[in-house]
Amino acid sequence: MTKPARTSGFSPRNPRRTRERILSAALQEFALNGFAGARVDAIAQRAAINKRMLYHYFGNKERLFREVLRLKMVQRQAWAETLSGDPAESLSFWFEAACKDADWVRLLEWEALQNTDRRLIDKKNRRAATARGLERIRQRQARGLISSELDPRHVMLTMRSLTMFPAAFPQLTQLIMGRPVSDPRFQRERAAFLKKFAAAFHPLKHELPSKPMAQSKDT
Amino acid sequence: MTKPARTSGFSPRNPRRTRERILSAALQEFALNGFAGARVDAIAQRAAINKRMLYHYFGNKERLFREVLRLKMVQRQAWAETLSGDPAESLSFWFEAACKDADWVRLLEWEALQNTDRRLIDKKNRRAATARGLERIRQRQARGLISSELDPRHVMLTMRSLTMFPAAFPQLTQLIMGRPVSDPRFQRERAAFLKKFAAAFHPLKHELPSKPMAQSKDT
DNA sequence: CTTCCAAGTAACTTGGTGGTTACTTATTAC
DNA sequence: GTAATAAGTAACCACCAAGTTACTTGGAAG
Repeated sequence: MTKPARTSGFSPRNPRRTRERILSAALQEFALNGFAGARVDAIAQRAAINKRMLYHYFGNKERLFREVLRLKMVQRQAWAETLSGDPAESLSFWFEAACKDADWVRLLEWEALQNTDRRLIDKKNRRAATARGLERIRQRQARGLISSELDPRHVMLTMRSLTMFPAAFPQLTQLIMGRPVSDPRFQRERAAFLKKFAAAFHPLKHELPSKPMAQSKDT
Repeated sequence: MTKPARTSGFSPRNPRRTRERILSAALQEFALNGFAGARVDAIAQRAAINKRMLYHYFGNKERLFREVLRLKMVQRQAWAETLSGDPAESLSFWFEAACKDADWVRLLEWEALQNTDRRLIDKKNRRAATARGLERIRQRQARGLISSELDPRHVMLTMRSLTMFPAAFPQLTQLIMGRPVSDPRFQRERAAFLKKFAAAFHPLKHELPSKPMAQSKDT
Protein backbone atom coordinates (compact mmCIF):
# COMPACT_ATOMS: atom_id res chain seq x y z
CA MET A 1 0.00 0.00 0.00
CA THR A 2 2.34 2.72 -1.15
CA LYS A 3 0.55 4.66 -3.85
CA PRO A 4 -3.18 4.93 -4.66
CA ALA A 5 -2.36 2.62 -7.58
CA ARG A 6 -3.75 4.68 -10.39
CA THR A 7 -5.69 2.35 -12.64
CA SER A 8 -5.78 4.82 -15.48
CA GLY A 9 -2.69 6.30 -17.08
CA PHE A 10 -0.33 4.78 -19.54
CA SER A 11 1.74 2.60 -17.35
CA PRO A 12 3.01 -0.36 -19.36
CA ARG A 13 1.76 -2.61 -16.57
CA ASN A 14 -1.88 -2.49 -15.60
CA PRO A 15 -3.32 -5.71 -14.21
CA ARG A 16 -6.79 -4.38 -13.51
CA ARG A 17 -7.19 -2.95 -16.95
CA THR A 18 -5.86 -6.13 -18.52
CA ARG A 19 -8.28 -8.28 -16.56
CA GLU A 20 -11.18 -6.08 -17.52
CA ARG A 21 -10.18 -6.02 -21.15
CA ILE A 22 -10.09 -9.78 -21.20
CA LEU A 23 -13.50 -10.07 -19.56
CA SER A 24 -15.06 -7.57 -21.88
CA ALA A 25 -13.59 -9.19 -24.98
CA ALA A 26 -14.58 -12.63 -23.71
CA LEU A 27 -18.15 -11.50 -23.13
CA GLN A 28 -18.43 -10.40 -26.72
CA GLU A 29 -16.79 -13.50 -28.15
CA PHE A 30 -18.77 -15.92 -26.01
CA ALA A 31 -22.05 -14.14 -26.64
CA LEU A 32 -21.32 -14.23 -30.33
CA ASN A 33 -19.97 -17.74 -30.74
CA GLY A 34 -20.73 -19.64 -27.57
CA PHE A 35 -18.22 -21.62 -25.62
CA ALA A 36 -17.28 -24.15 -28.29
CA GLY A 37 -17.29 -21.59 -31.05
CA ALA A 38 -15.32 -18.89 -29.29
CA ARG A 39 -11.60 -18.80 -30.03
CA VAL A 40 -9.18 -17.98 -27.28
CA ASP A 41 -6.91 -16.30 -29.80
CA ALA A 42 -9.80 -14.15 -30.93
CA ILE A 43 -10.49 -13.07 -27.37
CA ALA A 44 -6.84 -12.23 -26.88
CA GLN A 45 -6.75 -10.26 -30.07
CA ARG A 46 -9.95 -8.40 -29.33
CA ALA A 47 -8.64 -7.54 -25.87
CA ALA A 48 -5.28 -6.59 -27.38
CA ILE A 49 -3.43 -8.63 -24.81
CA ASN A 50 -1.18 -11.61 -25.01
CA LYS A 51 -3.00 -14.91 -24.94
CA ARG A 52 -0.80 -16.08 -22.13
CA MET A 53 -2.28 -13.45 -19.80
CA LEU A 54 -5.68 -14.96 -20.25
CA TYR A 55 -4.36 -18.16 -18.74
CA HIS A 56 -2.51 -16.14 -16.15
CA TYR A 57 -5.71 -14.57 -14.90
CA PHE A 58 -8.32 -17.19 -15.53
CA GLY A 59 -6.62 -20.56 -15.76
CA ASN A 60 -8.42 -21.86 -18.81
CA LYS A 61 -11.17 -21.21 -21.30
CA GLU A 62 -13.95 -22.75 -19.27
CA ARG A 63 -13.12 -20.88 -16.10
CA LEU A 64 -13.11 -17.69 -18.12
CA PHE A 65 -16.52 -18.55 -19.53
CA ARG A 66 -17.95 -19.20 -16.11
CA GLU A 67 -16.54 -15.95 -14.83
CA VAL A 68 -18.04 -14.01 -17.72
CA LEU A 69 -21.41 -15.58 -17.12
CA ARG A 70 -21.27 -15.01 -13.39
CA LEU A 71 -20.35 -11.39 -13.87
CA LYS A 72 -23.17 -10.66 -16.29
CA MET A 73 -25.54 -12.36 -13.88
CA VAL A 74 -24.47 -10.15 -11.02
CA GLN A 75 -24.76 -6.99 -13.11
CA ARG A 76 -28.23 -7.90 -14.24
CA GLN A 77 -29.48 -8.75 -10.80
CA ALA A 78 -28.17 -5.49 -9.44
CA TRP A 79 -30.57 -3.37 -11.41
CA ALA A 80 -33.27 -5.98 -11.66
CA GLU A 81 -34.07 -5.31 -8.03
CA THR A 82 -34.73 -1.65 -8.63
CA LEU A 83 -37.92 -2.30 -10.54
CA SER A 84 -41.48 -2.85 -9.53
CA GLY A 85 -45.02 -1.85 -10.26
CA ASP A 86 -47.76 -3.17 -12.40
CA PRO A 87 -47.28 -5.88 -15.04
CA ALA A 88 -47.97 -3.51 -17.92
CA GLU A 89 -44.86 -1.56 -17.02
CA SER A 90 -42.64 -4.50 -16.08
CA LEU A 91 -43.45 -6.45 -19.22
CA SER A 92 -42.63 -3.72 -21.68
CA PHE A 93 -39.67 -2.60 -19.65
CA TRP A 94 -38.10 -6.05 -19.51
CA PHE A 95 -38.90 -6.70 -23.10
CA GLU A 96 -37.00 -3.61 -24.13
CA ALA A 97 -34.15 -4.50 -21.82
CA ALA A 98 -33.86 -7.91 -23.45
CA CYS A 99 -33.80 -6.36 -26.89
CA LYS A 100 -31.13 -3.89 -25.85
CA ASP A 101 -28.89 -6.37 -24.09
CA ALA A 102 -28.72 -9.12 -26.65
CA ASP A 103 -25.47 -10.41 -25.17
CA TRP A 104 -27.27 -11.23 -21.98
CA VAL A 105 -30.00 -13.21 -23.68
CA ARG A 106 -27.51 -14.98 -25.88
CA LEU A 107 -25.37 -15.98 -22.95
CA LEU A 108 -28.40 -17.48 -21.23
CA GLU A 109 -29.19 -19.28 -24.43
CA TRP A 110 -25.70 -20.69 -24.77
CA GLU A 111 -25.94 -21.74 -21.18
CA ALA A 112 -29.22 -23.50 -21.80
CA LEU A 113 -27.77 -25.42 -24.68
CA GLN A 114 -24.53 -26.27 -22.98
CA ASN A 115 -26.20 -27.24 -19.74
CA THR A 116 -26.75 -30.87 -20.52
CA ASP A 117 -27.26 -31.99 -16.93
CA ARG A 118 -24.35 -29.89 -15.76
CA ARG A 119 -24.48 -27.94 -12.53
CA LEU A 120 -25.72 -24.40 -12.76
CA ILE A 121 -23.22 -21.55 -12.68
CA ASP A 122 -23.61 -19.27 -9.67
CA LYS A 123 -26.53 -21.35 -8.47
CA LYS A 124 -26.82 -19.98 -4.96
CA ASN A 125 -26.97 -16.37 -6.00
CA ARG A 126 -29.51 -16.99 -8.71
CA ARG A 127 -31.74 -19.00 -6.42
CA ALA A 128 -31.79 -16.11 -4.01
CA ALA A 129 -32.53 -13.60 -6.75
CA THR A 130 -35.38 -15.77 -8.04
CA ALA A 131 -36.82 -16.07 -4.56
CA ARG A 132 -36.76 -12.30 -4.22
CA GLY A 133 -38.50 -11.98 -7.57
CA LEU A 134 -41.24 -14.35 -6.51
CA GLU A 135 -41.69 -12.43 -3.30
CA ARG A 136 -42.16 -9.22 -5.26
CA ILE A 137 -44.86 -10.89 -7.32
CA ARG A 138 -46.64 -11.97 -4.17
CA GLN A 139 -46.54 -8.41 -2.94
CA ARG A 140 -48.11 -7.20 -6.14
CA GLN A 141 -50.80 -9.82 -5.76
CA ALA A 142 -51.46 -8.55 -2.26
CA ARG A 143 -51.70 -5.02 -3.63
CA GLY A 144 -54.19 -6.14 -6.24
CA LEU A 145 -51.95 -5.53 -9.23
CA ILE A 146 -51.81 -9.20 -10.14
CA SER A 147 -54.55 -11.75 -9.77
CA SER A 148 -54.11 -13.86 -6.67
CA GLU A 149 -55.52 -16.82 -8.51
CA LEU A 150 -52.29 -17.20 -10.47
CA ASP A 151 -49.35 -19.14 -9.10
CA PRO A 152 -46.45 -16.67 -8.70
CA ARG A 153 -44.03 -19.13 -10.22
CA HIS A 154 -46.14 -19.43 -13.34
CA VAL A 155 -46.53 -15.70 -13.48
CA MET A 156 -42.79 -15.29 -13.39
CA LEU A 157 -42.18 -17.95 -16.01
CA THR A 158 -44.82 -16.38 -18.23
CA MET A 159 -43.35 -12.93 -17.91
CA ARG A 160 -39.90 -14.17 -18.71
CA SER A 161 -41.26 -15.99 -21.73
CA LEU A 162 -43.02 -12.92 -23.06
CA THR A 163 -40.10 -10.59 -22.55
CA MET A 164 -37.16 -12.73 -23.65
CA PHE A 165 -38.50 -14.79 -26.50
CA PRO A 166 -38.14 -12.33 -29.38
CA ALA A 167 -34.55 -11.52 -28.48
CA ALA A 168 -33.81 -15.20 -28.04
CA PHE A 169 -35.31 -16.24 -31.37
CA PRO A 170 -34.77 -13.33 -33.70
CA GLN A 171 -35.15 -15.47 -36.77
CA LEU A 172 -38.63 -16.62 -35.72
CA THR A 173 -39.61 -13.12 -34.75
CA GLN A 174 -38.51 -11.79 -38.11
CA LEU A 175 -40.46 -14.55 -39.82
CA ILE A 176 -43.64 -13.81 -37.90
CA MET A 177 -43.46 -10.05 -37.62
CA GLY A 178 -41.81 -9.26 -40.90
CA ARG A 179 -39.31 -7.00 -39.17
CA PRO A 180 -35.97 -7.68 -37.51
CA VAL A 181 -35.97 -7.60 -33.73
CA SER A 182 -33.54 -4.71 -33.84
CA ASP A 183 -36.06 -2.57 -35.70
CA PRO A 184 -37.27 0.17 -33.32
CA ARG A 185 -40.70 0.03 -34.91
CA PHE A 186 -41.03 -3.59 -33.92
CA GLN A 187 -39.84 -2.87 -30.42
CA ARG A 188 -42.29 -0.03 -29.91
CA GLU A 189 -45.15 -1.99 -31.38
CA ARG A 190 -44.40 -5.03 -29.26
CA ALA A 191 -44.02 -2.96 -26.11
CA ALA A 192 -47.44 -1.48 -26.79
CA PHE A 193 -48.92 -4.91 -27.34
CA LEU A 194 -47.45 -6.20 -24.10
CA LYS A 195 -48.91 -3.25 -22.22
CA LYS A 196 -52.35 -4.23 -23.45
CA PHE A 197 -51.74 -7.91 -22.98
CA ALA A 198 -50.63 -7.38 -19.39
CA ALA A 199 -54.32 -7.19 -18.55
CA ALA A 200 -54.16 -10.98 -18.51
CA PHE A 201 -52.40 -10.76 -15.16
CA HIS A 202 -54.83 -8.33 -13.58
CA PRO A 203 -57.36 -9.53 -11.08
CA LEU A 204 -60.90 -10.08 -12.32
CA LYS A 205 -63.51 -7.67 -11.06
CA HIS A 206 -64.97 -10.10 -8.58
CA GLU A 207 -61.58 -10.59 -6.95
CA LEU A 208 -60.82 -8.49 -3.94
CA PRO A 209 -57.28 -7.95 -2.73
CA SER A 210 -56.80 -10.36 0.18
CA LYS A 211 -54.60 -7.93 2.08
CA PRO A 212 -55.78 -4.56 0.75
CA MET A 213 -52.62 -2.75 1.87
CA ALA A 214 -50.24 -5.00 3.69
CA GLN A 215 -46.66 -4.06 4.49
CA SER A 216 -45.35 -2.89 1.13
CA LYS A 217 -41.63 -2.64 1.53
CA ASP A 218 -41.44 -3.11 -2.21
CA THR A 219 -40.02 -0.06 -4.00
CA MET B 1 -35.81 -49.27 -62.74
CA THR B 2 -35.38 -53.01 -62.62
CA LYS B 3 -36.28 -54.18 -59.13
CA PRO B 4 -38.50 -52.50 -56.51
CA ALA B 5 -35.21 -51.76 -54.73
CA ARG B 6 -35.92 -53.30 -51.34
CA THR B 7 -34.74 -50.84 -48.78
CA SER B 8 -34.88 -53.37 -45.95
CA GLY B 9 -32.92 -56.60 -45.89
CA PHE B 10 -29.27 -57.19 -45.17
CA SER B 11 -27.74 -56.26 -48.45
CA PRO B 12 -24.19 -54.98 -47.89
CA ARG B 13 -25.11 -51.91 -49.86
CA ASN B 14 -28.03 -49.80 -48.77
CA PRO B 15 -27.78 -46.16 -49.77
CA ARG B 16 -31.17 -45.12 -48.44
CA ARG B 17 -30.58 -46.65 -45.06
CA THR B 18 -27.08 -45.14 -44.86
CA ARG B 19 -28.37 -41.70 -45.71
CA GLU B 20 -31.07 -41.95 -43.11
CA ARG B 21 -28.70 -43.22 -40.47
CA ILE B 22 -26.43 -40.27 -41.08
CA LEU B 23 -29.30 -37.80 -40.89
CA SER B 24 -30.64 -39.29 -37.72
CA ALA B 25 -27.25 -39.37 -36.05
CA ALA B 26 -26.53 -35.85 -37.24
CA LEU B 27 -29.82 -34.61 -35.82
CA GLN B 28 -28.89 -35.93 -32.42
CA GLU B 29 -25.35 -34.61 -32.50
CA PHE B 30 -26.29 -31.19 -33.79
CA ALA B 31 -29.18 -30.84 -31.35
CA LEU B 32 -26.84 -31.80 -28.55
CA ASN B 33 -23.75 -29.81 -29.46
CA GLY B 34 -24.70 -27.33 -32.13
CA PHE B 35 -22.83 -26.86 -35.34
CA ALA B 36 -19.49 -25.82 -33.93
CA GLY B 37 -19.63 -28.34 -31.12
CA ALA B 38 -20.73 -31.34 -33.13
CA ARG B 39 -17.97 -33.68 -34.27
CA VAL B 40 -18.15 -35.24 -37.69
CA ASP B 41 -16.43 -38.33 -36.34
CA ALA B 42 -19.02 -38.59 -33.60
CA ILE B 43 -21.81 -38.45 -36.15
CA ALA B 44 -20.14 -41.15 -38.22
CA GLN B 45 -19.65 -43.32 -35.20
CA ARG B 46 -23.21 -42.83 -33.97
CA ALA B 47 -24.51 -43.70 -37.41
CA ALA B 48 -22.14 -46.66 -37.61
CA ILE B 49 -20.99 -45.65 -41.06
CA ASN B 50 -17.68 -44.62 -42.49
CA LYS B 51 -17.01 -40.93 -42.20
CA ARG B 52 -16.26 -40.78 -45.88
CA MET B 53 -19.87 -41.59 -46.71
CA LEU B 54 -21.00 -38.51 -44.92
CA TYR B 55 -19.01 -36.45 -47.38
CA HIS B 56 -20.23 -38.67 -50.16
CA TYR B 57 -23.85 -37.87 -49.43
CA PHE B 58 -23.72 -34.38 -48.04
CA GLY B 59 -20.56 -32.72 -49.23
CA ASN B 60 -19.51 -31.14 -45.96
CA LYS B 61 -20.48 -30.50 -42.40
CA GLU B 62 -22.42 -27.32 -43.05
CA ARG B 63 -24.49 -28.77 -45.86
CA LEU B 64 -25.34 -31.67 -43.59
CA PHE B 65 -26.41 -29.27 -40.88
CA ARG B 66 -28.63 -27.33 -43.22
CA GLU B 67 -30.21 -30.53 -44.45
CA VAL B 68 -30.91 -31.73 -40.93
CA LEU B 69 -32.52 -28.43 -40.07
CA ARG B 70 -34.56 -28.34 -43.24
CA LEU B 71 -35.81 -31.86 -42.68
CA LYS B 72 -36.92 -31.23 -39.12
CA MET B 73 -38.65 -28.11 -40.31
CA VAL B 74 -40.61 -30.01 -42.92
CA GLN B 75 -41.61 -32.72 -40.47
CA ARG B 76 -42.83 -30.18 -37.98
CA GLN B 77 -44.82 -28.23 -40.48
CA ALA B 78 -46.49 -31.37 -41.72
CA TRP B 79 -48.33 -32.05 -38.52
CA ALA B 80 -48.49 -28.43 -37.46
CA GLU B 81 -51.16 -27.91 -40.08
CA THR B 82 -53.41 -30.57 -38.65
CA LEU B 83 -54.23 -28.56 -35.58
CA SER B 84 -56.74 -25.88 -34.83
CA GLY B 85 -59.30 -24.78 -32.30
CA ASP B 86 -59.37 -22.51 -29.39
CA PRO B 87 -56.22 -21.06 -27.80
CA ALA B 88 -56.66 -23.02 -24.58
CA GLU B 89 -56.14 -26.22 -26.53
CA SER B 90 -53.43 -24.99 -28.91
CA LEU B 91 -51.35 -23.50 -26.14
CA SER B 92 -51.17 -26.56 -23.96
CA PHE B 93 -50.83 -28.82 -26.96
CA TRP B 94 -47.88 -26.92 -28.41
CA PHE B 95 -46.32 -26.55 -25.03
CA GLU B 96 -46.33 -30.29 -24.54
CA ALA B 97 -45.05 -30.81 -28.05
CA ALA B 98 -42.09 -28.52 -27.35
CA CYS B 99 -41.29 -30.39 -24.16
CA LYS B 100 -41.43 -33.70 -25.93
CA ASP B 101 -39.38 -32.71 -28.94
CA ALA B 102 -36.47 -31.03 -27.26
CA ASP B 103 -34.29 -31.62 -30.34
CA TRP B 104 -36.56 -29.40 -32.34
CA VAL B 105 -36.40 -26.54 -29.89
CA ARG B 106 -32.68 -26.90 -29.48
CA LEU B 107 -32.09 -26.82 -33.22
CA LEU B 108 -34.07 -23.60 -33.48
CA GLU B 109 -32.01 -22.24 -30.64
CA TRP B 110 -28.73 -23.17 -32.27
CA GLU B 111 -30.01 -21.59 -35.43
CA ALA B 112 -30.88 -18.41 -33.58
CA LEU B 113 -27.42 -18.17 -32.13
CA GLN B 114 -25.61 -19.06 -35.28
CA ASN B 115 -27.69 -16.78 -37.44
CA THR B 116 -25.60 -13.68 -37.13
CA ASP B 117 -27.08 -11.90 -40.10
CA ARG B 118 -26.90 -15.03 -42.21
CA ARG B 119 -29.68 -15.98 -44.57
CA LEU B 120 -32.43 -18.18 -43.18
CA ILE B 121 -32.41 -21.86 -44.00
CA ASP B 122 -35.44 -23.01 -46.00
CA LYS B 123 -36.74 -19.47 -45.97
CA LYS B 124 -39.38 -19.81 -48.65
CA ASN B 125 -41.08 -22.77 -47.08
CA ARG B 126 -41.11 -21.27 -43.63
CA ARG B 127 -42.52 -18.02 -44.87
CA ALA B 128 -45.37 -19.89 -46.43
CA ALA B 129 -46.00 -21.94 -43.30
CA THR B 130 -46.00 -18.79 -41.19
CA ALA B 131 -48.47 -17.15 -43.53
CA ARG B 132 -50.78 -20.15 -43.22
CA GLY B 133 -50.48 -19.98 -39.45
CA LEU B 134 -51.44 -16.32 -39.45
CA GLU B 135 -54.38 -17.08 -41.67
CA ARG B 136 -55.61 -19.69 -39.22
CA ILE B 137 -55.43 -17.15 -36.43
CA ARG B 138 -57.51 -14.73 -38.46
CA GLN B 139 -60.09 -17.45 -38.99
CA ARG B 140 -60.26 -18.04 -35.27
CA GLN B 141 -60.74 -14.34 -34.75
CA ALA B 142 -63.58 -14.42 -37.24
CA ARG B 143 -65.13 -17.33 -35.36
CA GLY B 144 -64.87 -15.43 -32.10
CA LEU B 145 -62.30 -17.69 -30.49
CA ILE B 146 -59.66 -14.99 -30.40
CA SER B 147 -60.19 -11.31 -29.83
CA SER B 148 -60.18 -9.35 -33.07
CA GLU B 149 -58.54 -6.47 -31.28
CA LEU B 150 -55.24 -8.34 -31.21
CA ASP B 151 -52.81 -8.26 -34.11
CA PRO B 152 -52.52 -11.82 -35.45
CA ARG B 153 -48.75 -11.50 -35.70
CA HIS B 154 -48.49 -10.56 -32.07
CA VAL B 155 -50.83 -13.35 -31.12
CA MET B 156 -48.63 -15.81 -32.93
CA LEU B 157 -45.44 -14.47 -31.40
CA THR B 158 -47.01 -14.57 -27.98
CA MET B 159 -48.17 -18.15 -28.39
CA ARG B 160 -44.78 -19.26 -29.56
CA SER B 161 -43.20 -17.53 -26.60
CA LEU B 162 -45.47 -19.19 -24.12
CA THR B 163 -45.13 -22.65 -25.57
CA MET B 164 -41.44 -22.80 -26.38
CA PHE B 165 -39.77 -20.86 -23.63
CA PRO B 166 -39.55 -23.51 -20.92
CA ALA B 167 -38.08 -26.07 -23.28
CA ALA B 168 -35.67 -23.47 -24.63
CA PHE B 169 -34.47 -22.30 -21.22
CA PRO B 170 -34.66 -25.36 -18.98
CA GLN B 171 -32.21 -23.93 -16.50
CA LEU B 172 -34.36 -20.83 -15.93
CA THR B 173 -37.49 -22.92 -15.71
CA GLN B 174 -35.89 -25.17 -13.13
CA LEU B 175 -34.79 -22.12 -11.19
CA ILE B 176 -38.25 -20.58 -11.19
CA MET B 177 -40.42 -23.67 -10.88
CA GLY B 178 -38.18 -25.79 -8.72
CA ARG B 179 -38.67 -28.74 -11.02
CA PRO B 180 -36.87 -29.84 -14.18
CA VAL B 181 -38.74 -29.27 -17.43
CA SER B 182 -38.74 -33.00 -18.00
CA ASP B 183 -40.75 -33.59 -14.83
CA PRO B 184 -44.26 -34.69 -15.86
CA ARG B 185 -45.70 -32.87 -12.87
CA PHE B 186 -44.30 -29.61 -14.15
CA GLN B 187 -45.62 -30.28 -17.62
CA ARG B 188 -49.13 -31.08 -16.40
CA GLU B 189 -49.18 -28.10 -14.11
CA ARG B 190 -47.95 -25.75 -16.78
CA ALA B 191 -50.39 -27.11 -19.33
CA ALA B 192 -53.20 -26.45 -16.87
CA PHE B 193 -51.94 -22.93 -16.25
CA LEU B 194 -51.78 -22.21 -19.95
CA LYS B 195 -55.36 -23.41 -20.39
CA LYS B 196 -56.48 -20.86 -17.83
CA PHE B 197 -54.19 -18.18 -19.15
CA ALA B 198 -55.49 -18.65 -22.69
CA ALA B 199 -58.44 -16.55 -21.61
CA ALA B 200 -56.19 -13.59 -22.35
CA PHE B 201 -56.76 -14.23 -26.04
CA HIS B 202 -60.53 -14.51 -25.84
CA PRO B 203 -62.72 -11.68 -27.00
CA LEU B 204 -64.15 -9.42 -24.34
CA LYS B 205 -67.89 -9.66 -23.79
CA HIS B 206 -68.64 -6.46 -25.62
CA GLU B 207 -66.88 -7.74 -28.73
CA LEU B 208 -69.02 -9.35 -31.35
CA PRO B 209 -67.54 -11.62 -34.01
CA SER B 210 -67.25 -9.50 -37.13
CA LYS B 211 -68.13 -12.38 -39.42
CA PRO B 212 -70.20 -14.62 -37.14
CA MET B 213 -69.67 -17.71 -39.30
CA ALA B 214 -67.66 -17.00 -42.36
CA GLN B 215 -66.29 -19.72 -44.61
CA SER B 216 -64.46 -21.94 -42.13
CA LYS B 217 -62.37 -24.22 -44.23
CA ASP B 218 -60.15 -24.56 -41.18
CA THR B 219 -60.22 -28.06 -39.69
C1' DC C 1 21.15 -0.91 -5.29
C1' DT C 2 19.22 -5.22 -5.58
C1' DT C 3 15.91 -8.66 -4.67
C1' DC C 4 11.75 -10.64 -5.74
C1' DC C 5 7.47 -11.36 -7.85
C1' DA C 6 3.69 -10.09 -10.77
C1' DA C 7 2.92 -8.64 -15.45
C1' DG C 8 3.95 -9.43 -19.96
C1' DT C 9 5.87 -11.58 -24.61
C1' DA C 10 6.99 -14.85 -28.39
C1' DA C 11 7.42 -19.19 -29.98
C1' DC C 12 6.27 -23.83 -29.44
C1' DT C 13 3.78 -28.38 -28.56
C1' DT C 14 0.11 -31.42 -28.85
C1' DG C 15 -4.12 -33.24 -29.91
C1' DG C 16 -8.02 -33.12 -32.32
C1' DT C 17 -10.95 -32.32 -36.50
C1' DG C 18 -12.67 -31.42 -41.08
C1' DG C 19 -11.76 -33.02 -45.20
C1' DT C 20 -9.08 -36.11 -48.85
C1' DT C 21 -6.63 -39.81 -51.34
C1' DA C 22 -6.41 -44.10 -53.10
C1' DC C 23 -8.41 -48.02 -53.15
C1' DT C 24 -12.04 -52.16 -53.13
C1' DT C 25 -16.59 -54.08 -53.95
C1' DA C 26 -21.56 -54.32 -55.06
C1' DT C 27 -25.24 -53.12 -58.33
C1' DT C 28 -27.15 -51.98 -62.55
C1' DA C 29 -27.60 -51.00 -67.72
C1' DC C 30 -26.75 -52.82 -71.98
C1' DG D 1 -20.58 -61.05 -69.36
C1' DT D 2 -18.87 -56.64 -68.69
C1' DA D 3 -18.31 -51.74 -68.48
C1' DA D 4 -19.59 -48.00 -65.74
C1' DT D 5 -20.93 -46.12 -61.79
C1' DA D 6 -22.42 -45.86 -57.06
C1' DA D 7 -21.42 -47.48 -52.32
C1' DG D 8 -18.11 -48.35 -49.11
C1' DT D 9 -13.32 -48.67 -46.43
C1' DA D 10 -8.89 -47.42 -44.22
C1' DA D 11 -5.34 -44.57 -43.79
C1' DC D 12 -3.83 -40.23 -44.15
C1' DC D 13 -2.97 -34.98 -43.94
C1' DA D 14 -2.99 -30.13 -43.19
C1' DC D 15 -4.49 -27.06 -40.31
C1' DC D 16 -6.06 -24.95 -36.37
C1' DA D 17 -6.76 -24.01 -31.56
C1' DA D 18 -6.02 -24.79 -26.51
C1' DG D 19 -2.66 -24.72 -23.53
C1' DT D 20 2.81 -24.42 -22.24
C1' DT D 21 7.59 -23.33 -22.01
C1' DA D 22 11.02 -20.32 -21.39
C1' DC D 23 12.02 -16.11 -21.28
C1' DT D 24 12.06 -10.57 -20.37
C1' DT D 25 10.63 -6.43 -17.92
C1' DG D 26 8.44 -3.16 -14.59
C1' DG D 27 7.90 -1.78 -10.01
C1' DA D 28 7.54 -1.91 -5.07
C1' DA D 29 10.07 -3.12 -0.54
C1' DG D 30 14.05 -3.39 2.12
